[in-house]
Amino acid sequence: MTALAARADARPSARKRAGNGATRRIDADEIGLDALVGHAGYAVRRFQIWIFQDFVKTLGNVDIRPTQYSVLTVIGANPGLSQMAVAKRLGIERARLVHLLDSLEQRKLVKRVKSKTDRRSHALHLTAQGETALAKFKRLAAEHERHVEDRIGKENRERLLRILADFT
Amino acid sequence: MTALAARADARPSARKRAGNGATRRIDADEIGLDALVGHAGYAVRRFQIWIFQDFVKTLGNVDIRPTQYSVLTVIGANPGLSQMAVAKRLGIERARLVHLLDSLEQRKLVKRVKSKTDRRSHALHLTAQGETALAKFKRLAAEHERHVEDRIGKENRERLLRILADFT
DNA sequence: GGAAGTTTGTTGTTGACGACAACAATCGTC
DNA sequence: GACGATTGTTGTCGTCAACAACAAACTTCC
Repeated sequence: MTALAARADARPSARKRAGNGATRRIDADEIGLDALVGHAGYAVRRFQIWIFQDFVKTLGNVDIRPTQYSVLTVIGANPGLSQMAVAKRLGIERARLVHLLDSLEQRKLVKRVKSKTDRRSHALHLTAQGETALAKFKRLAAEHERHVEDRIGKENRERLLRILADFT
Repeated sequence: MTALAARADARPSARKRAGNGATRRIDADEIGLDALVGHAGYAVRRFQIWIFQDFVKTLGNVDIRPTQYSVLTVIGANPGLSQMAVAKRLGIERARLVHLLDSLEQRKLVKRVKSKTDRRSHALHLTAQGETALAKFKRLAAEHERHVEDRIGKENRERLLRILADFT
């Protein structure tokens, strides 16, 4: 399992103590992860970083980040929700949602409508502009999802979704 | 797919516009995620948050966070590595690793030894105290891993590790 | 009907984290 | 020996989770 070959032409590498005080070049893939390989959290974290970066890059032109996309999608599918409801459903803190909505409202994608039945809360809606924008975001997000398929395989992606289904 | 049942006794809920201006209580699980359900990134993010929180809670008494654990584990398995090598292997920025090591060094778990062959770099080692501490951390991390098993199932956890193996 | 407790949105702070940029010291190479 | 690259460091910026506190509005209970 452990790579032992020392490539003389390797560029990015570290130094390793030999028996004496000297060091020799070692490649990153020679470095053992030890207990880390058995930890799901580590693999998930690395994967999450990858997937996040691809999402941001794929939706870079429209300047939409994953959290913003999730908020827009939920509001689009459930118009009139309160901020609390959205926050609870997406596992976002309501304090954090305030800023997210401030930004989305400034961009004219979302509007906060005063609820008539509960004067504390806001009913969240997409603007007309928000509707058409979200449609575009969804197309780009689908493209991102194809990148995921390309990276881990179609079946593995579906397996993953099944395994993690009840975290959504 | 959309839950329509309205439970009268539901506590945490939002309000939904009826045909008129009125609202009715709806439960969080009534809120559709729409396109989000098909996105691996969303499921992974939620799972990552869960797993992260469980790790932090399980290793709470020893005050070790996932990133710190990964750094200690890699140094423990590969004594003498440079900061660059560790950063590259774990996908951490070397700027960030500086602070991580500052903290771990203050806690006497890690020591930076001046390299004799490259006076720019530090050879990273665990202290004796760090060795015994890491052994304890590993036991707790294994306990955390059992929580993951309990949550998603033994086979699913293994499937997950296989699917994401090349992100580590 | 009114007091007491709760919920909603908001503001603010803290700390972990990823991403960048700049810098001095040092190394490698030509 | 000069020039470019690498290493550790410092600093800034923006995202994000986690809390705490607050006013306004709602609910509950007496």
